[in-house]
This record gives sequence, C-alpha cells and structure tokens, in this order.
Amino acid sequence: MPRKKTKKQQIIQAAIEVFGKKNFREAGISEIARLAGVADGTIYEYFKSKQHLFFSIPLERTKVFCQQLNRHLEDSKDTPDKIRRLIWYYLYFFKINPDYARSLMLEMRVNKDFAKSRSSKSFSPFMKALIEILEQGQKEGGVRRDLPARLLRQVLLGSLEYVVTRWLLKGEKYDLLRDYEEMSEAILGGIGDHAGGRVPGQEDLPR
Amino acid sequence: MPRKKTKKQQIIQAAIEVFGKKNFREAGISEIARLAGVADGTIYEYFKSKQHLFFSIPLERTKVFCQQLNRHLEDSKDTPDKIRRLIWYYLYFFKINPDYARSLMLEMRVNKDFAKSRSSKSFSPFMKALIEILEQGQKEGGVRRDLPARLLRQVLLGSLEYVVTRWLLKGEKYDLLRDYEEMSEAILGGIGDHAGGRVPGQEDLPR
Amino acid sequence: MPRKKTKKQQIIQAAIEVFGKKNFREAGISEIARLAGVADGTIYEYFKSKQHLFFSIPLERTKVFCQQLNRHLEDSKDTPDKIRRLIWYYLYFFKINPDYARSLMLEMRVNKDFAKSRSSKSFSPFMKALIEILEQGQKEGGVRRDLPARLLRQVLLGSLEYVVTRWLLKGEKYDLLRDYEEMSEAILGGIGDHAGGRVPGQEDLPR
Amino acid sequence: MPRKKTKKQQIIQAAIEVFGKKNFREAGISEIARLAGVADGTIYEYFKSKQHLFFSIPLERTKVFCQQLNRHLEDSKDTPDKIRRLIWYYLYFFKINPDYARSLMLEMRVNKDFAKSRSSKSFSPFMKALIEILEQGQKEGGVRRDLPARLLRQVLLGSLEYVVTRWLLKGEKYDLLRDYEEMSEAILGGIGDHAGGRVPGQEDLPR
DNA sequence: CATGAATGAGGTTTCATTCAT
DNA sequence: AATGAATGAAACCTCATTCAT
Repeated sequence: MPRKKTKKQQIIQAAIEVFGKKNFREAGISEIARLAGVADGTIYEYFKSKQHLFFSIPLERTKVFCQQLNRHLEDSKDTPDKIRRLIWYYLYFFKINPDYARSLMLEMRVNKDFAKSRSSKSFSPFMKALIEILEQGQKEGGVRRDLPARLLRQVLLGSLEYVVTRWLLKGEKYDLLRDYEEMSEAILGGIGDHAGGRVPGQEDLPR
Repeated sequence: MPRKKTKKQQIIQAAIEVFGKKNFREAGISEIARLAGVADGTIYEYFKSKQHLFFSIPLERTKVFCQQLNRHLEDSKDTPDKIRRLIWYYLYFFKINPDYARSLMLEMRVNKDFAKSRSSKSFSPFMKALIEILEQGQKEGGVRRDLPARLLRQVLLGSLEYVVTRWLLKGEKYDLLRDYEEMSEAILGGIGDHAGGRVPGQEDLPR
Repeated sequence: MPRKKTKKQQIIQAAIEVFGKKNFREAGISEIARLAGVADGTIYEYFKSKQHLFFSIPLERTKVFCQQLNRHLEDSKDTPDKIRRLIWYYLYFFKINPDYARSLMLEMRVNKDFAKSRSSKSFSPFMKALIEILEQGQKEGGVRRDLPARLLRQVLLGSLEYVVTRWLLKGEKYDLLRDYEEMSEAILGGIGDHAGGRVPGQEDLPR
Repeated sequence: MPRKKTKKQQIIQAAIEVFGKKNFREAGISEIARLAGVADGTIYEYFKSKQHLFFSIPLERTKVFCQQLNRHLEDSKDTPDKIRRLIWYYLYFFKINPDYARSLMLEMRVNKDFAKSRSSKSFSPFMKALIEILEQGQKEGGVRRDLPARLLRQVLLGSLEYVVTRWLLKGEKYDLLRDYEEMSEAILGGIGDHAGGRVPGQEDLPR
C-alpha cells in the first residue's frame, strides 16, 4: 500500500486534471508539472513527449473501467440483460468522468496517432469482451445470428459514442443517463435476435 | 457555364484539399493561398480567419450532399428502402470525398466551437430530413413506433459516423462500402418495426 | 462660397477627425475614406501616402490658428500684454481642438520625418511672429535684452508645449487654462526685462 | 566585480541600442536578441512583451541619472548654482546618451501607455527632487516665492525637454551644451526671485 | 478622375523540449 | 533522478498601396 504515489502517478494524475479542462493544445506542460509538484524537465524523464503523456491516460483509466464494468455485469441473468447493464455502465462512467470523457471522445478517439499508439491497444480487452458477450448471446439466444458480432458491436459502440459526444458538445447540460432506457431498446432492437426477420425491399439494393 | 469559378470558390476548394491532408493547425494559410492561386491576404477578404475558412467548408459541401441524396432517394419504394439508400449514399459520399471526410469527422465533429458555429447549422436540413423519413416510416410502417424518431436517428447516425471514423483512422485502406449490406441490416434491425418486440429481461433494469 | 467642399477638403476633414481619435498607426485609410465618402484609392489621387495626408493636417489648421491669434493680439497695449494674450490663446486653441492637439503634440512634434517635411514649414510664420514680438519687446521694453530672442522663445514654447502635453497624457481631465495666470507670470518672469539682473553664482559654471 | 553582466542587463543594453536607432515598431525583437547574444524566446523570460522591454529601459537609466546628478549637485554653493548645475548635467546626460534620449524624448514621453506604466513612476524621485530644490530656494532665497514650485518646475522642464527634442529632431548636429549658459540665464530669469516684480499689464487679462 | 479588389511583406510570441549542472 | 533556464521554429493576419477597369 503505497501511501505516497510514485512520481509517475503524480504526473498522470495531474495530466488527467489538466487535459480534462483544456484541450491538448491549450494544456501546458508547465501547468501539469506545477500541479504534479515537479519540474517541467522531470516529466520528460517519464514520458517521451507531451503526446505520450496524453496518450498514457487511458492506460490507467481503461483498467478501472473494465474492472468496474465486469463487477457490474457479474450477476446478469442473460445476454440482453448484460448488454443493458453494459450500456448503463458505459454512460454512467462517462457521466462521472467528464474530464476523461472530453479527452477521450473529442481528442483521442479522432486522432490518427492515437489510433496507432500502444495506448489505444488498452481498449482491446474491452473490445474483445464486447465480441464475446455478443457471440455468447448468439449462441445462447438473445442476439441475432445472421450478422457478425463485429458489426453488431459497431452499432452498439457507434450509438454510445454518438450519445456521449453530443452530450459533451452541448456542454454536459443534461443527464447523460436521461435516455438510457429507450437507447437500450433502440440498440437492442438492432442486435437482438427478434430482429433480422425479413425486411421488405432488401433484395434490390441501390446502384 | 462558369469555366472559372469565383475566387471564393477557388479558395474553398483549396482549403478542402489542404485541410484534408493536414489537420487544422498543421495546415497553413500560405499553402491554401498558393493552391488557390491568390495572395495570402486575399483569403482574408473572404473569410474573417483561418477558422472561419475552415468552418465554411461544410456550408458548401452539405448542400451538394443533400441535393444528391434527395435525388438518390427519389424513387425509393418504401421507408426501409429509403433508409438503405440513405446509408448507401452516406457511405458513398464520404468514400469519394475522403479529404472532406477527414476534416468533418476527425476535426469539426468534435470541435465545440464548430458546434456553436453558424456553419454547423447547415446540417439541420439533413437532420430534419432524417426525422421526417423515420416518422414517415413510423406512420406507413417499416419503422418501429415504440421509440421517438430522435433516438432512432441516434442509432442510425452513430453507427454511420462510427464506421466512417474507423475507416479514416485505419488509413482508408479498405472499401468503405464493404460492409454496406450487413450494416444496413444491423441498423434497420434496430429501428425496424419488427424490432421492439418483447426482449427478455427488460423488466429489471440495473440499479 | 463653395457650398460643397472639394474632394480634397473632404478628405482632410475626415483625416482630422480620425487621426484625432486614434494615433497614426491605429487610424486606417479605409476609415478615413469611408468618412470622407470616397474610395480608398481616391485618397491616393490627392495624397502620396498616409503620412503625407497626416502631415497635411497642420497646413490648414495652422492658418486658422495664426489668423485667430493675430485677431486676438490686435489691441494689446504692450508686449507683456501681447505675450499674455498669446499664451492664453495658445492654451485656449488646444483646449478647444483636443483632436488636433493629440496629433500635433504627441505625434508630429516628435517625428523626424515631420520635422523634415514641407508641412512643418507651416509653423514658420508663427515662429517668426514670436521672434518679432519678442524683439519688439526688447526694443520697446518689457522683454529682457541680454539674451537672444531665439532663446526666450525656447522658454516660452517649451513651457507651453510641456503644459499641453502633460494635459493630453493625463487624459484632458482638467481645464487646460487652469494655471494660465500663474503660468504667464512664470514665463514672463523668465523673459521679462526685470529678469536677467545679477544672479548669484553665475561666474563659476560647473565643470 | 561583475565582469559579465546578467542576462537581463545584456538584453536591456541591447534594447537601448536598437530602440535608439530605430523607432519602436521598426525595431525588431530578433535584432535585439542577436545583439544581446540570446535567443528570441529568452527575452520573453525576462520581459512580458516588446513594450514591457521598451518601457523597462528608463527603470535602469533613471537610477544612474539620479545618482550622478546628485553627485554633481553635491557641492553647489546655493540654489541658483544648484539649478545651473542641474541644467548642465541634464543636457550633458542626453548629449552622451543620444540613443536613450531618442527613445525617451521622441517616444516614451508622448506615449499614453507609458504615462500609465509603472516605469514612468521611476521619474518621480527626480520630479520630487526638483520640487525640493525649488522650495529650498524659495526658503533660502534665489527662487521666487510668488508662484508654486510645481509651476516653476514646468518652466524648467519644459524648456529643457524642448531644447533636447529640437536637438534630436535636427539630427544632433550641434553641441547640445552650446547654449547652456544663456539657457540657464533664461530659465533662471523665469524662476529666480528677482523676477515676479510688477509686470505691466497684468491686471487686465484677456477675455 | 474614381474605384476597390487584390496584394504580400513583415514580425511578435508561444511553449514543448533539451541539457548542463 | 531532477532541475529549469534557455532555446528557436513557425505562422496568422493587417493594411497601406497599386492598378486594371
């Protein structure tokens, strides 16, 4: 039990705070250093560059997210329930971590360098877990079998990211969980196994 | 028959190209001016600032997008068909306008200033059209009636933006229309009127 | 009686107004043009440059100043009276022409280019008139004879310019004529013929 | 024995030189930096802006001026002698510091921002010293008592500033101390206690 | 004479990063 | 490991002036 955090942790903690309030450009190394109680140069002992420091943030946060998510899904009774709980926790997590939400959704998520970075790999467990849940649902029932889990995940994540992003852009003025129930139904509607029945007009695709 | 475009159009065209290759801060006014064949100062005759120029891009592009989209939807036979065509055209448009796609999806869409700008209002017609299509589908059949059109639109747009964004981040290495058919089914699954039937477990929401 | 002024006069008039509110750099040709009701380019039909236009202002104002000054001095009964009236009118003129005062005192008076310009010659009549008044005083009595008029003029003008300049820098918040009477006495003390008596210590100059 | 000055002093020294040759806007930070042997950015470690640097110049120079002036006045035998020495030293100082003279007289002295700046306060000791000298003279004799010292100071300073300013504007082509003796007499004439006797015509002021 | 669209040079300032101590 | 003084590149924008009409 390290009562006093390591210097590296101090820096990361300061970075989360500063990058949460300002965007990447506006945030300054000096401000982070001051908040962390170290000299500017010290940051470069632990991180190659400002961007590396920035991209290090999810490394820690993602772990916390996944742990708590797992605990939250533990006693789900079936896959739809699990997905509903996942949606709920996803929204809840960003609701209580708006600083991180801003960095992640408005900056990292659309950054090519981030996409190529080691840090973005920290989402893999979550992405894989999603696939597993969906595939389990396809096996056990509750999730449509006519489409690859990868596509269903796109609908699920796309919808969620969209909702969080709009909320951030609007200044976080309303409750992010506001539409949780209906959102769940809309998403589950798309990936549930009742869907995928014959839909009129699908034979003649445009062009 | 305007062989030579107006100076303002020349500038916008150059801006789309340059902002498409580099991000907002990497792109330089001088480069845009050179490409447009005008002096740096001339740009400021037409646009108040670099950001105003940047934000002006969608103003033009959105019009073209809507016009062509409408033509494309003209002879849809029913709402699901219309939605499929819309999805197809949406992906097709960004496939053939990758420069614009990069600016719009990776920069403007996550920019708070843009969200507040006049320019972002140019999407309203499209957003309204989407609602109308969905509501028409709710009336005529083909779109589930148990959820507000606004939420269904979130699923639709979220999924599409997600797909385009991932494609851009991966370097546009595959065909954006690759998964069109299955994407359509996944999305339509979520908003079609066959969905929304009883889904197991929806009675006990988490928390 | 020209009801409508010539275009050149319109421009000068506008220039006085604009240069009076803003300093040389801040004042813009376009603003002057707008105020004069002409196109930017038209100004260059009448003035070689912004600076030439600026320097043209005293050409007109100085005439008015001299005319009114002369009228004011007409029925002075002796030279000290004349000098007092001159001091009074000098301060009065800048008090009611603060715009012009700012341009003249804070910009032109310390500008090397102006000093070399044709325009600065327009002060010659005034400078000569001062010498004449002082020399007349030396002849007729009332002005000390032991010093060249040129030096007495330095004391007179230096004191007046100092007073006006300080007034402008302090924001013209008090009445410029406030100290007129005492100022007059102080200045007249220095150049009057009662002065110049033996002053102790003048034999051994420093160094 | 500080052979090598501090970095801040190096910069100030370079600034005096550069601002002395060119006016404020013509002078470039890069040129100052080069002359001082530092990087452009280093200047901003010590001065908030170009203007702050400019306005910092008198802070140092004024101290030197006052110190040397005091030494120069030390063994004056009476107030008129003291004033003569002061006039002499004032002119001498600007004669041997023409760079500083140009900045101070032609730019700062007529700059409203400077008048409001902290830097302009550095003249206060000198201004106060002047008042004290004059008031001492009023007590001990040698300075007329019928006018407030503040007004006598205006005549003194106005005359001196006028002389230095004209000298600068004429290109410093003659010896600034040329007219020192007669100038002294003219000024002392105005403030000496032999002055202020009855001057004809003072009863009927104009207007 | 008049226009006004187009020009294009020019410079302050920031701040991530380095490196001698 | 830690420091923090020093670095220096990089670019937006203004606006007086021009000149084709």
